[in-house]
Amino acid sequence: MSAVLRIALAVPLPRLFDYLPPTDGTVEVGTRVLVPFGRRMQVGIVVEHAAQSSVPEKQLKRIQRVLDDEPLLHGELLDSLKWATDYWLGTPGDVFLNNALPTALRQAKPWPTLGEERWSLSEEGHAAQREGKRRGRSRALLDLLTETPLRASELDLRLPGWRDAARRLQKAGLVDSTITAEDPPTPPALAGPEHNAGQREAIDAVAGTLGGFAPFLLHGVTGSGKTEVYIALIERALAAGHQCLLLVPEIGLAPQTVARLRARLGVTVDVLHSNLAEGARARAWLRARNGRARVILGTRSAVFTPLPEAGLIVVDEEHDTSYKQQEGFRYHARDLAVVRAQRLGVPIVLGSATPSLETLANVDAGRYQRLNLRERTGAHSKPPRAEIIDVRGQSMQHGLSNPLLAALDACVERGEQALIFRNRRGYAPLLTCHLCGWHAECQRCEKPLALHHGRNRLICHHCDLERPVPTACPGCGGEGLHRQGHGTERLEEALQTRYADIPVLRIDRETTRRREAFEDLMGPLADGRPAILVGTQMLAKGHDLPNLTLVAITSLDEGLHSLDFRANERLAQLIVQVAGRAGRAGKPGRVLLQTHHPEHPLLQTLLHRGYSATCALMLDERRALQLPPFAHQALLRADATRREHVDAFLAAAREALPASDALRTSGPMPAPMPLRAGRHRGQLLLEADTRNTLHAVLRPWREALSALEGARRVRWSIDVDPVDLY
DNA sequence: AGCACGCCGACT
DNA sequence: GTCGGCGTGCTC
Repeated sequence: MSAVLRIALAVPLPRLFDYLPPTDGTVEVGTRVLVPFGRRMQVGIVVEHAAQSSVPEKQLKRIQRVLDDEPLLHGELLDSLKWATDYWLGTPGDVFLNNALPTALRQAKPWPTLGEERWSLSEEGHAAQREGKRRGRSRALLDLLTETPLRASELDLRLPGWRDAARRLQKAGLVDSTITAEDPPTPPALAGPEHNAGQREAIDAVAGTLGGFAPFLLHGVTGSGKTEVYIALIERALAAGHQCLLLVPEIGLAPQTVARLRARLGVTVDVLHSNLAEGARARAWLRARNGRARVILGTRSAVFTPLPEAGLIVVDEEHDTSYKQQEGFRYHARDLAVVRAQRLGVPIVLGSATPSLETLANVDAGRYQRLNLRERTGAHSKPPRAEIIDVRGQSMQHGLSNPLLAALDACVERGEQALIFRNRRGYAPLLTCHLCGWHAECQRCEKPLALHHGRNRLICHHCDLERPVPTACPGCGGEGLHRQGHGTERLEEALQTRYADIPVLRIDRETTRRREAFEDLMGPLADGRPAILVGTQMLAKGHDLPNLTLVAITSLDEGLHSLDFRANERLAQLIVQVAGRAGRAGKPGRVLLQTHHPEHPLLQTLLHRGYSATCALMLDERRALQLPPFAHQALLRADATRREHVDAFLAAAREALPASDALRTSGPMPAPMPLRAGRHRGQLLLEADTRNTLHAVLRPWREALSALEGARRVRWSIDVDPVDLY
C-alpha cells in the first residue's frame, strides 16, 4: 500500500489524478510537478496526499520531475482554492492551473527572474530622439527616456499605452529593457485630507479588528471619501507588517488609481490584472508570494494572489458584476475574497455607493457589520437633484425630449459639461423598409442588425457578424430603406450639429477599442472645458469630471421591464452611480431620467426615499418570491447547432435530478437569446432554500450529466449563483 | 483539452 | 488503392 499524490491537471475533467511520488521521497502539497499523462507530459499541481488510490496500483504512473524547490501555493490559498472548486463546481485543472496561476507559471520552466523591466535608449535611440522623426507615443517614449531610463511601472503612469511603442522601438534597436532586482525608490507618502467623523468611525471600526476575521460593508455615497478610508486602513496594516489586497472592477483600474495609491502610501503598489503582459503578471504574483509586494491592486483574477502576510482585503464597488467570471470556472471574486479573509484571519471591507442586495442581506442577518459614510467631502458638497422626465406624448428630437434639450442648452451656456447615456451602440438599432416591412436581421441570431454609419456596416451586437449596407431594399428592391431609432453614433452626430462650438465625445465599445482609448478620450476633459459626453453604461464609472453638472439617461424603460429579477437592482445602481457623477466643486448637479413610466414605484422610492429604502423594498420582494439572496440558484446552460440536441439533453438532465421537495426547478426553457451565432441555447434553473440542499444535489448531478448519452452533442455548464439569468 | 482509433468519401 | 473527414473513447 503506497502513498499517492493527488494532482490537478489542465484537463476539463472534474477530478484529480493519482500519481506515485518520486522514488527518492515525497512532494509537498502546492508544488508543481511534471507528469506523464496519456501519451504526453503535463504540468500539474500536487493538491493532496492520500494513503491509497482508488485506481488499480499497476495503472499508477510515477511523477517524472518536481518543478519547484518549495511549494508554489501555500496552505491557505490551496485550501481556499479547494473550497472554490467545490463551491462553483470548477474542475481542478481550471481552478488550480488556468485561473490560480499566471500563464508563465503553467509551463515547465523555472520561475521568471523577479524585478522589473527597466527601459533605456540605445545610441541609435538617442540619435533618433534628436532627429525627432517619430510620432505619437513612440516619440513621447523616446523623449521620456532621453533623460533617464525608466521602469515599466513608471512608464505605466507617465505614458499610458507605451508598450506597443516600446515593442516597435525595441525591434528597431532604439530602446531596450533589462530586469532590475531592487524595488523602485518611492517618494515619501503625501498627507491626505483631514478625515471627517464618518471616515474616522469607519477607520477605527475596521482597524480595531486587524489581526482577525471581520467582514464590513462600507456604504458611502459617491464623493464621501471611501478611498481615503481604504488608504488609512492600508497604512495601518502596512505599519503592522502586513500585506494588503485591493480588488477593483475591470474599469476601475485606471492609472490614476495606481498613482494616487502610490503617492499617498509611499510604497510600491503591485498591479495584477488579466491584461498585464505575462512576464509582468508572473513577477507580480511571485512578489506577492514571497512577501516582497506589500500592496496588491487588481481586478477579478487578483483574488488568487498569494498573501503569506495578509493583513487586510478590500473589495471596491463590491456590487459590480464584473467580479463574477462568466465562462469556464464561474467564480465570484468578491465571495472568494470573503472566504479567503476568513481563512487568513483578516478583516475585509466591501465598499460601494450602491451595495448589492446580497451584501445588504448579510448585513441584515448580522453577518457583516455596516459602516456608513453619509457626508460628501468638501469638493462634493452638494448632492445632485434627480428629476423624472415623462416622455409620454412629448415630441422628441433624436430620442431627446424638449426639457432635456433645454437643460443641455443651459448647461452648455454656463460653460459646463454634460453626460448622456444611451444604451444602444451604433447609428440606428434598426434598418427597415417602409414600403414592404423588410428589416435587416442576423440569420445566426434572429435579431435585428444595427446600422453603423462610420464603418458603413450592418453589425450584429450579439455575434459581431458584419454585413455591407444595402442601397436598395433586399425585400422589394424599392427605395424605402429607413434608419430607425437612435444609437450613440447618431446622437453624437446630432449633438455635434446642434452644439457646433464644443466637443461632443462618444464613449462606447467602438470608440474605446484600443487599449488606452478611454484615457485618451477622457484626458482632455479633466481641465473642465465645456463638452458633451455621449455613451453607453461604460461611462457610469471612470474619471472624475469636476465641471460635469448635467447627467441624463435617455431611457430607463428597458430596466423597468426586463424579465431578469435583478434588473431593478441594476437599474437602481445605475441611476445612483450616474447621479454621483454630476455636481462637484460646489456646483449643483442635475440628473434627468427619461421614462414612459414616471409613476413606477422603483423610481418613486429611489427619488424620494433613497437607495437604502429602495433596497429594503427590493429585499422584501425577493423574500416574498423566494429569490436570491433568500434562495440559492444554479443554472444549467446548454447550446448546440441543433436545437433537438439541446432539448433532449436538458430534458434528460431534468430526469436525472433526484425527486426532492426542497428543490425547485424551472425549465427546460429557451435561453433569453434562444439562438446566438448559429447555436441554439437552452437552460434549466435549480433553486433551493439552503446552500446545502442545492450543493448536495449538484455534485452527483454533474456526474450523472456527463454520463448522459446526449452530453457530448451539446456544450454545457453549471453556473452556481448565476448573476444573469436572462 | 489533446490525442488516438476507426470507419466512410473523393483524390494523385 | 490511400488521404483525411470528425464521431467515440480515454487519460491516474
